[in-house]
Parts: sequence; C-alpha cells; structure tokens
Amino acid sequence: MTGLRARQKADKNRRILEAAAQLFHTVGYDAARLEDIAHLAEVSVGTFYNYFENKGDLLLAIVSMEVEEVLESGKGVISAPPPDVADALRRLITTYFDHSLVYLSKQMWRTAMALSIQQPATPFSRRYTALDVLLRNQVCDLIARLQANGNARRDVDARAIGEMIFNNLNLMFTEFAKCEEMPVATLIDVVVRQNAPIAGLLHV
Amino acid sequence: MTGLRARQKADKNRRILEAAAQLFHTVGYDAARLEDIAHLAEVSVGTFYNYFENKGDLLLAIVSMEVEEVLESGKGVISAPPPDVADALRRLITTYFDHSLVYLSKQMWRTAMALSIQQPATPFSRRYTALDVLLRNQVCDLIARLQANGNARRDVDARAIGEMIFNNLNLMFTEFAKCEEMPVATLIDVVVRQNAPIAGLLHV
DNA sequence: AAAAAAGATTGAGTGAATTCATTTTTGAAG
DNA sequence: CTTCAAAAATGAATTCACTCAATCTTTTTT
Repeated sequence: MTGLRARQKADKNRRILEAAAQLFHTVGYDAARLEDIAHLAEVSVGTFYNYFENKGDLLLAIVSMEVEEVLESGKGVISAPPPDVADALRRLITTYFDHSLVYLSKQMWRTAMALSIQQPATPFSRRYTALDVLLRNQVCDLIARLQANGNARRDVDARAIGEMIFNNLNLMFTEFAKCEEMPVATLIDVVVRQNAPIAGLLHV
Repeated sequence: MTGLRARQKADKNRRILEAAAQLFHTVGYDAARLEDIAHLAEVSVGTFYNYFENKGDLLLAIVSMEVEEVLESGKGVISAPPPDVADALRRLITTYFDHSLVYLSKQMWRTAMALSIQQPATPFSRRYTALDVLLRNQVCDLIARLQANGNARRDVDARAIGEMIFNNLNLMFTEFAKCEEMPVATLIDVVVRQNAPIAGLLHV
C-alpha cells in the first residue's frame, strides 16, 4: 500500500497545481502572488519550493499538460489524413491552433515560451521542450504517412520538410501570442499560405 | 548649438549603455544588479529609469545594435548572391550565424529573446521585433533576387518561401541558444540540410 | 538678473520571489 | 511503545527590480 507520505505529497502537488491554475486564470500570471497560491493550496511558501523550482516552473507544468492534449488530438489527424497534402497540413495546424486558447491566455503562452527559452535546464522547461520535439515529429510523421499513402512525392526528405513546416508554425504561433489583436483565423490563413509552395512541391 | 541638457542626456545614455554592456558581458545579465550598472554609469538608480523602461529594455537596446550589424553584413550577400540557390542560402545564413556570438553570449541572447516575447509592447522590444521583420525581408529579397537573376524558378511565391526559411532559421537559432554545447557549425549544418528540399524546389 | 516654470536627478522605500536555519512529522528499528 | 534519523514543512529574513515625493538644475520669462 502507498505510504502516508507519498499520498500527502501527491495531494499537495495537486493542490498547488490547481490553486495556481485557478489564480493564473483569474488574475493572470504576474498578479498571482506566490503567497496567495500557497495559501489557496494550504501550504506554506517554503513548501511550494519543495515541489517546484520556481514560479515559472509551475506555469510550465500547467502549459505542458495543455500541450499533451494538443498532441493527443493531433494523433487523430495523423492516423487518417486527408489525401491532398495542402488539406492534410491545414487540418493538422487547425487542430493545433484551435486548441491553443481554450485554457491558456496569450499572456500565459508568452510567459511560458519566454521561460522555456530563458531557463532551459529547469525540469518542466525540459518537458516543455520535449513536447515540442513530439509535435515536430508529428508533423514529420504526417508527411511520411502521406508519402506512404502515395499522396506525396517520395523523393523528398520528409524530415527536413516536416521540421521546417513545424518550426515555421511554431514561430508564427509566437507572433500570434505577441499580438493581442490577431485572431486564430488570421494565424491559420497566414500559415496555410506559407505552406502552399511546399504543398505544391510535395503534390504527386 | 545643442543645449547643455541635450548633451548631458546623450552622454548619460551612452554611459548607461556602456556600463551595462560591460557588466552583462563580464558577470552575466542576472548578476548585473541595477545598482551596479547605475554606479558604473555614474548615475542614480532613479535616473536609470528616466532612460530605460526596465532592465530588460536595456539588454534589448544592446542586442538591437548587434542585429543592426548583422543586417548590414547581410546586405553584402543580397547584392551579389552566388548563382546556385543552395549556395546563396548557405552564404546568407553563415553570415548571420557567424556574427551572432561575437559580442553576445548565448545567455544574453536567451534573455533578449525571452523578453521580446514576454513584453512585446516595450519600446526596444518593438525595435527588436522590427529588426526581425527586416531580416525576414532580407531573406525574401534574396529569393526574389535569385528569381530576377534567372537562378531560381519564378512560378513560386518568393515571400512565402522566404518567410518560411527565415522563420525556420530563427527558431533553430533559439534552439542553438538554448543548448550551451552546440557549436555554430552544427547549427549551420542542420539549417542547410533543412533548406535542401526547398533549394531543390527552386532550382531552375 | 531675478523669478518662475519645466525638466532631471535622487535614494530611501515598497513589494514580491526566493532562501535557509529551525521545527515538525513520518517511518523504521529495537 | 520509545527512540531516532530522514524527510518535509515552515515563515522570517534576504535580495533586487522598480517607484515616487522631495530636491536640484537648466531654461524661459519678465
């Protein structure tokens, strides 16, 4: 049976995450003071630091859970992609971008991205980066799948193309997060246009 | 003649930038306390805040000067590019990346990137973003120039391709900055490989 | 050239993240 | 059931970016 200590620890971890998610959502990342998060989670500030490296790590933990969901819904597209290359890419990026603002605000995304760049060695930063790798692989897999299905030319480096498409959409998402006015639809339109020449290249 | 006030102001601005550049370089961004920067620049902390919005803005000002130099040396490549598409792209990205660590450490780059994402509305953040746009245009111009010279296919959207190539190299530079071990040569190799399919697409 | 207005400087004060020496709780051993 | 060591929790103290009311300097006005 699980020891008391392990259960208490798991419970506190959960309480801290829930408290933070709630406060980040209601008052924003900056305004959510560690003292308030700790109080809401019914732990002391010192205890918080036994569970997370710092305030940023906490945000990255929450964002990572989000990205895991996105990754999951991406799987659906990969397993049965539309036959046309342009359609398949549009479907995948739409899946990614439509998911992006359900739980997280642009401000939270910006902070998370900034933290993952600034402190790349922290545990949740590594996890966040690892998830990016999985997303990148997913795009590469889509290209490979289209090739296997005979819907895309086979004489092209699927990995190189996939990496470039992912890196582009990733950077465009950053631009999107930096601009409060831009709607998701605009982001999708821009990326679809950028993908067009490559879709043309791959078309059988 | 320039008023006394204007001269004093310009001088203080210069002193602050020099002091910060020196301390960021020697002890790193985080360890450079505002009090130390102000002291070295022979102004008070309060005065510092009449010249810059915050500590991050100061770093972005320094990084922006760097990027301006990179942009300048990029012009040389654009004006007389090698005829082969792949060669031309390699030449441009080598110019960019070789310049990147002359004055700035990876840590300084990471902090600058993080700040420009996190506080996109601050004056120097806007400037930094504007410089990114100029760099992106430079890549688009290179493609257009190759097309004009008859060295690249004309039936392809030069802007879409240029944006994608730039966004990819930009994101790869971020990955490079996040990984202390990666040498510039590796970065260049990876990006050249990623560019290869597109270079093939464009080849006449 | 004195007075008034505008602009700039100042550094002690404020607030929030992070640290750490001390105390408390848990699980194991006798 | 005690005793003890390891693990976890605690919150007061520290640190540092940033603010602001008071003061000083330059420029303009009379």
